[in-house]
Amino acid sequence: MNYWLIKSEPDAFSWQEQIQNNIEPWTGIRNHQAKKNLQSMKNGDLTFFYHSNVGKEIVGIVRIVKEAYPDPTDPDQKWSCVDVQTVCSVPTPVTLKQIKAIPELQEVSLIKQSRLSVMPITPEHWKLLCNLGGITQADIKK
DNA sequence: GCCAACGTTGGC
DNA sequence: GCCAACGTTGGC
Repeated sequence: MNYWLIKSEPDAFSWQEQIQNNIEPWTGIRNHQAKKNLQSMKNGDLTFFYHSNVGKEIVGIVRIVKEAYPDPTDPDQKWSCVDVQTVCSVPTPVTLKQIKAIPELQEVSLIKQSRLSVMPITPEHWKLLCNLGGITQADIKK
């Protein structure tokens, strides 16, 4: 089981839309490192859903339900996408400001590589972030 | 293969 | 709106 974080600008695709759609193809990734991360995702992996630009906070958790396949929005089919399914909302969204204030979280890619839109999260960081957000084991087990 | 110019992302 | 941090493009 691996953990990840994906970013979305709420103006383009928000958490509310993710909840409504339930299962959503995560398309449009056009960065090699992000693509590599997409291709490392396995069915069942859990992923934080982060609102960039507006909000700047972790607002939800989704699960990988379809592993990497060619992005249908790419005419050349050389980029990849995955399908994600809504798992739960984060009761108290974890803001970037909070994350930056916690010494243990200075190594997360969200801070170190601010432009990367798909990134791995270590199990330790995952637990810490879940605690901050008020997520319990029961919330992510279904 | 180097590097300047330009474009994009995302925080502030 | 500005700017830092990247990524990409194209001339040489």
